[in-house]
Amino acid sequence: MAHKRKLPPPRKLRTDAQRNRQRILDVARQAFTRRGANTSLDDIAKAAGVGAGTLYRHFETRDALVEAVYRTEVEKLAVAQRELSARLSPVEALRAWMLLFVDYIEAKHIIAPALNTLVAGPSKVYEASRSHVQGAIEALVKRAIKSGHVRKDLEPFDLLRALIGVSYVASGPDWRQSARRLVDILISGSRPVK
Amino acid sequence: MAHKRKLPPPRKLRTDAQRNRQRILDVARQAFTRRGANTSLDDIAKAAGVGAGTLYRHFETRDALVEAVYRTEVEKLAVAQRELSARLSPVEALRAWMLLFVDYIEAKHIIAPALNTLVAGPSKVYEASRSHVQGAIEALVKRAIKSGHVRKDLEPFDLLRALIGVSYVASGPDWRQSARRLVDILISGSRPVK
DNA sequence: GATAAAACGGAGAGTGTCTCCGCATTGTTG
DNA sequence: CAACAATGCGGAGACACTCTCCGTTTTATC
Repeated sequence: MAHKRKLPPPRKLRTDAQRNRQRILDVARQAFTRRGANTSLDDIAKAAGVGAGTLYRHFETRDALVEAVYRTEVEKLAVAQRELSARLSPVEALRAWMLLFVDYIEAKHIIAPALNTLVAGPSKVYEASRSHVQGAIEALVKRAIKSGHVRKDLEPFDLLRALIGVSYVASGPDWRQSARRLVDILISGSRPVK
Repeated sequence: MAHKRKLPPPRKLRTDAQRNRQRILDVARQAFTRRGANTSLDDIAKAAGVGAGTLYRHFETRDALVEAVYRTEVEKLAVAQRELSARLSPVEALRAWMLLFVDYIEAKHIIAPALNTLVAGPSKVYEASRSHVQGAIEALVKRAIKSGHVRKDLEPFDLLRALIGVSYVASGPDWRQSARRLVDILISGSRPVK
């Protein structure tokens, strides 16, 4: 009656299962990038050389798959936060991170809908991603507030919403420029009143 | 060889066609509000007591239907712009209009995806709506710039993007509050530098 | 009321989602 | 390594939604 036994039974996947899982992820990443976020899941399964059942067993919903595909990238944002905070002044770090966010979205425009679910409310699927992004923006904002160069009542989540929103918006030819100008406006509007 | 004859042949609809068209619009408005933006179009047709063919004849795409359903509401935004401009200081008018936009979206959260297509690029379908909204924000921003209380390089379209983006973002419990705080930040960030 | 034009409607083809379950693979045990 | 249980596979098929096509019905006109 010892050892781990009760609640979380994190079974080890059989080797073939691991292989398939990875294959699906690889194919999905390509497919999402090339053909947009609503590529047929059955197609992805086929391209990965597995049956539809296998895909759905590994990723119960489309969101779950998207999340898995982009998890590593989200983690990069968290890392960047730490790095920028160490290197730049509070406000500059915040600005730089926001710009990074924009660039990062531009490359993978697909994930915007996914990120959206992120601020939507408790959703098991995105729990991990959420805490990363949320943690990053909170750290940045708190530090900036402490430095006195940003208004005290600034809600980190508001900025996150704005960023995600802007990312969500259709990407015309000048999307990136527009997004960057908006980051400037947001930063400038975040300064203390008077 | 006289009279209008060439380009725009705006045929008058047969009375049954008019009736059906209206019925579809009514049902669609309800359905969108109650069951979200991706209610089955066949269901809407059924609820309106017409065949699927009829629905698609009147509205070639889902977007076209959404656009038609919300056209009047978008027009209200254009009217409000004029009214606010006449009554308030340039910056206050801008702020008020943006807040109105937020409220307006809150009520019909469905149209966000539609509005999105609006900034996406030339799309016949949304031409009318686009020109309304675009005209409104441009007038407001231009006036505000002229008054000197807003930076000269402010792009009206940027603000529009931000508004739509924020509207697009999932509506949690405090969505409205957050959106309103963001409008404040945007306005404040739009002031002239220094 | 006869005729042509306009509009209708719904069956069905095409496509995507997701489940179910008989069969195959894996890894463990003696 | 044989044999067995657990684990995982896969794809057929049920279901849902979109959109079209065309024979039938309704409307407007004379």
